[in-house]
Amino acid sequence: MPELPEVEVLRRSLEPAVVGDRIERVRTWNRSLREPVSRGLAKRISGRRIERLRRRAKYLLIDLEGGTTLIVHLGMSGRLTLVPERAPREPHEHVGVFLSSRRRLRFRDPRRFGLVLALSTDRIEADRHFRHLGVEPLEDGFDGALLARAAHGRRAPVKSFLLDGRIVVGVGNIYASEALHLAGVHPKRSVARISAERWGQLAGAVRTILASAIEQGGTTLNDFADGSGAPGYFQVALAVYDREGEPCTRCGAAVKRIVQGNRSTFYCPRCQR
DNA sequence: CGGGCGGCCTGGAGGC
DNA sequence: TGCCTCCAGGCCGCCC
Repeated sequence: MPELPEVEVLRRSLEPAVVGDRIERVRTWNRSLREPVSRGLAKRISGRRIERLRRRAKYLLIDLEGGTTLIVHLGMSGRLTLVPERAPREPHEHVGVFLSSRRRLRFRDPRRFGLVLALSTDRIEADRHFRHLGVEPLEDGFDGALLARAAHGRRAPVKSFLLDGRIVVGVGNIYASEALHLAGVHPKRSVARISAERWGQLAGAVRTILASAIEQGGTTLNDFADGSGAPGYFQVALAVYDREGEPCTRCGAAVKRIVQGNRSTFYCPRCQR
């Protein structure tokens, strides 16, 4: 699941398949996700044509005609796939969005950390889920200067800083470790002790890692799949993530695993200082 | 206020 | 085989 690249891969795979289709009805089998699925959801989106798919941070935005947007967040274990209308309900399938093309968008999420909601398209940015989100790392405006500015007056370890969605969005636990490795920065280094030049390298590394993960179809460690069910292949390119004790792909030193903020961090003790 | 931590859930992996 | 513990890619809210 799903950091920025996985959500972007999902968006790209679904968009050509569903734009122009119409939502006929919505079936909710289980409302208890991270937040309860609104009882008004079905009424709000039924009958509307799908105009466009966008992504903001790790949220998939399905813009519908009439200024409404259906929003899906995959949490840790969510999947959104396009299946035939009458495909049997799978375990942990909580919401089905039935389309006029006789297919349905199936939202499945065993751990139920995901989210399904509808908002007015023009009020998304002001909504509490989006209001505090930082910059998109693959768009203009994300660079070393921005990171350096955001780090001013802080002392957090750089790994935690990269995971803070108020600064930059979409970078989760896998890609934070990978970007730090590519930039040669130790995950525990305080953001107060990173030079302007290093911030530039780190911003570049974040972009490079995310872009190549998208090209490879995302990372499938356990169960990520795009809208058609196809897995990603970036896991074979992972330099440090989930490779404790294995040789660093650059220098051969054994990859280390530490815990920061209750999450695993992987790094190369020789390449990252 | 920044920063660290626990909690939300279920399933799979690995140890005994 | 079965039972137990630990761990998982996100995010929020509580606490100091």
